[in-house]
Amino acid sequence: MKIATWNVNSVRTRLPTLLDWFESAQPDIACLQEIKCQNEQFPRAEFEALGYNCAVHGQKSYNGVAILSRYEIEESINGLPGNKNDDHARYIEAVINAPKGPLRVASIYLPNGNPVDSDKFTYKLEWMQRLHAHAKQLLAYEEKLVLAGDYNVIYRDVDCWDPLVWANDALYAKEVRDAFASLMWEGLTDAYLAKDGRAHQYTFWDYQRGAWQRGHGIHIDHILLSPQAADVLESVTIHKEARAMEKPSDHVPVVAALDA
DNA sequence: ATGCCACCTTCAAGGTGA
Repeated sequence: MKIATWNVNSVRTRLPTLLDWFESAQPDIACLQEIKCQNEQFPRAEFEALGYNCAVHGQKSYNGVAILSRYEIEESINGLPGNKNDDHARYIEAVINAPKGPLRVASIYLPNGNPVDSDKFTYKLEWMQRLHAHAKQLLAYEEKLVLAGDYNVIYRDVDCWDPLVWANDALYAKEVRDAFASLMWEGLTDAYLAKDGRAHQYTFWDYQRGAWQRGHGIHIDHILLSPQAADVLESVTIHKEARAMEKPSDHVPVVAALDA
């Protein structure tokens, strides 16, 4: 069973590219971020035609997350708990009736947080604290759990080309990397680190400055697993080829294969 | 230090991303 995460940077602009990739990669479950549309604008019919059920938490213009699944979606929850004033669509969670039993999946679009001296950075840290608290609750269920998405965190120095370039950036700030580490220490396994872990294998290349052509990317999309999910993890693949497609997203899909 | 590109939207130029 293959589960993908992909920040698509507008599901409507990207639709032909997405459908091409879905037909060739054949993920069973996909967590999408930055769909940048309202629920009624989501191209549900096109994905249903490929055999996917859709759980969508959209928003006008910005953000927006979704979970697509070839298996039945038993229930879905929109929004990260803990702050009624947070109106960004950055979190959706679903319980999926996977072949070997229920699988809880979340699609996560963690705030960018730049610049670091702004309320956006405060919001990022607050959001990470809430994610931590919620993940701790979910881990207590001792279920197969997948928290996949765009974390906007450069966790290791080798997850970028040159750490000096990112020294004052909200993706690399010490508080942010510490918060990510603290989340992992609750008992989550980063699928890529568990099965591959090579340096300089990126998931995002900026449209600007010829970042793709120069090989100047960053690794910020992660698939985090509960122990029960990590036990059945088989492999992880970064679909770098998607960055060379026509009208590409600036992110590429990361796919984990699970015996689940 | 800023903009580079690509996306969004009260269709024009400013907001946002990373």
